[in-house]
Amino acid sequence: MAHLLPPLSPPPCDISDDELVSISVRDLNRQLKLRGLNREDIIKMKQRRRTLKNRGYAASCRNKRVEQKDGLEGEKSTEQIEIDRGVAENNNIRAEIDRLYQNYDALKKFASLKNIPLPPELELM
Amino acid sequence: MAHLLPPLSPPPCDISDDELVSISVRDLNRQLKLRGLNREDIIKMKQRRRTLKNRGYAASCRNKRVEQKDGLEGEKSTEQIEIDRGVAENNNIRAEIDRLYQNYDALKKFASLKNIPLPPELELM
DNA sequence: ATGATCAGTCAGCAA
DNA sequence: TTGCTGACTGATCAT
Repeated sequence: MAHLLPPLSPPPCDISDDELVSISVRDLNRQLKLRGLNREDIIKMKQRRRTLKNRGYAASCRNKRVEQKDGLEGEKSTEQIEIDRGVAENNNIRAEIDRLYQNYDALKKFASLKNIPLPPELELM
Repeated sequence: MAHLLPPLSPPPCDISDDELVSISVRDLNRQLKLRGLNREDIIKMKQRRRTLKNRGYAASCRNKRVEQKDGLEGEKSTEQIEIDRGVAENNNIRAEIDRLYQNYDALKKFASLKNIPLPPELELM
């Protein structure tokens, strides 16, 4: 799956890509001088370094994108679960309301059966 | 902001990019033969066509990505609204339950005040 | 210089 | 062949 990396340029010296991207600019300059490269090669190495860095940036950019997508999808399903739970809770509460209405009604029927007049403020519902 | 398009290749004939991507293969072949291009130029034109097509595909691919992201974010906020509505509804229902409990309680107090024994199945709560 | 992101290019898969 | 997508590159912007 790895892209077939083009040689990028015939490497003017034997510093590996991994080294090249990771060492500091200061150390890189030291190495280049140490190996006695001419100006053109130095420019090429600098550009190769920048390109390798860019390769990494692009990779994290892509990675970030999928993470954000996964994040959104995760939050979405969390919310969906919350909704489902709310609906269920809602139904339970409604059932309890029904139960209370029935009880209240039974009490009122009991009262009228026994000919007990209820004060109007208790004739609710 | 528009990317500086490289010439891609010195166009071997004067068919515009827009034409080149839109005409059918059959018509393209006709045009090429009509203008009497040699094999190399024909291959170059085919490749240029493919590249131009790819440019469009890449654009739709990116576009699709942002649309999907917008879609997810939209669904997320819709769900959030639904959750808020559910919570509000829930609170309303709970308030009604409280009201019913208080009424029920008032009825029972009324009964005990009047020394009316309630049958046990009405001694709920 | 570094890091991020966009648009374009190509490779490779799938239809 | 066509369309899509991942990886790479260079340009460009911001820090």
